[in-house]
Amino acid sequence: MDKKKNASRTRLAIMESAGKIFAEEGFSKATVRDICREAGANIAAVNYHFGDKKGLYLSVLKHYQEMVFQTYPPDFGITAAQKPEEKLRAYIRSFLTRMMDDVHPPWFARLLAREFTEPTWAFDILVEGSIRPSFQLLADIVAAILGKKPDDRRVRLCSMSIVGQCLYFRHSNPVIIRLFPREFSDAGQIEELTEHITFFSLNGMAKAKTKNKRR
Amino acid sequence: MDKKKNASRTRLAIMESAGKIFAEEGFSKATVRDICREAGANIAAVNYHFGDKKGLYLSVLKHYQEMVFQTYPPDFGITAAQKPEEKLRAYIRSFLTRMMDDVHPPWFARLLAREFTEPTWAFDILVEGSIRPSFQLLADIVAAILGKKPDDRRVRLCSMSIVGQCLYFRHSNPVIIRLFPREFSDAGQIEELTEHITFFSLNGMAKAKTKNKRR
DNA sequence: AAATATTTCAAACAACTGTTTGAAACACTT
DNA sequence: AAGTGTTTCAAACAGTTGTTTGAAATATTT
Repeated sequence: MDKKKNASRTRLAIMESAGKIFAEEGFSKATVRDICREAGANIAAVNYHFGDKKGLYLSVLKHYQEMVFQTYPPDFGITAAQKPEEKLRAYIRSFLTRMMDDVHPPWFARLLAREFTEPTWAFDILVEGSIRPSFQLLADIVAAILGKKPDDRRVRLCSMSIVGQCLYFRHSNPVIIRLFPREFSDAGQIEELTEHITFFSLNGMAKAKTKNKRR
Repeated sequence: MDKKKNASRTRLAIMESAGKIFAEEGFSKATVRDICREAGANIAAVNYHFGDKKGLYLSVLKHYQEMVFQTYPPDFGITAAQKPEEKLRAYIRSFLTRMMDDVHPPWFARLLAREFTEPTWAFDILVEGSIRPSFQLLADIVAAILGKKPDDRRVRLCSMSIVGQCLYFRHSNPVIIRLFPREFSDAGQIEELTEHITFFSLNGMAKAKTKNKRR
């Protein structure tokens, strides 16, 4: 019944092409015919190996999420010996790298971004498997910087501000390349972005330890 | 030939339901049958009044963009007499309001968010009509705060950091409600978000006037 | 009121979708 | 080599999609 352990050649080929096409087109626009053609497999192969289209999507999601999680764990490049400020810089660099660089597989970040704004029924898997652990780690770092607990509201707001900055360059890429056709085209500027976001955010949190009373 | 000026009853009804359904489902998943049913019109009405599905989408986009632009211009709530810091606060509040509150039409922000991450062929219209003017205004405010020119690279980076924070709460709403089921559910906290992002960003730019030399 | 133009409608069309089918090809064990 | 289970394949199926059609209904002009 359960074919999870079966790793036939066509099964793997389908998962590869499926991941790529799902990321490019989205779940509904991607067709099993395109996927099978690119995999060099018959049209019926998807239903035979994965039950149906949803089963294929789910298998792809779980498999490559695990793969990415192993090669790029949330605490990638972060050591216990670092000061919180350095941890934050490492976190941001890792975050940006995972999103924009040629991480394996190169299309996983795009598929994740797609689920971010337009979640399918499989979104919870990504939240629990990838997003929550990553966000939790950031919350811990921010909490250490602010001298508060990880579940403090201000910690969460600041964490969101940091994540929001990082995501902007991936999610809003279509906007950026139109607003500034040349300036932010290449992805080879992760270091500059890392420095900017780290600097911006550390300053942003600097005086936030005290209550923000205004008016 | 050109039916732009024709404002028959069914034509308007179709544009209304189309905008709503396009925003909910996206261009490709939205069906003309659903649109026409909700508009109380025949299936052939779309092709008769707008040529084809693309023509309908284009008409909806242009029409409601103009409407939103008139009721909520980019400089909404901003006066020349304000200090740059107050302008930034007004800009952020206006931005958040436009995205999360019940602006008319209430689905326009969602349609815009959809084009943001998954642009269709009509995206350039939104960039030039809505996004670029809005971003330009922000760049002017940030430039005034930093004491640089609007096309300075740091000004652009900081502007992106600000926009990124604002967009996070709209684009990543599916994530937020899963990570913190109760805490950030309601949209009735625009004031708190405005204060947080303004405070965070003003601090983030505070010392950025001087060159960011590190290491 | 007649004539003309515009709009609506039910029905059908052609293309595409995910899925199923049953036989053929293959792999492996006995 | 025969037998068994697994995998591939071309073909077809049932459903949905955007679009077209030609006649009927309505509105406008003469």
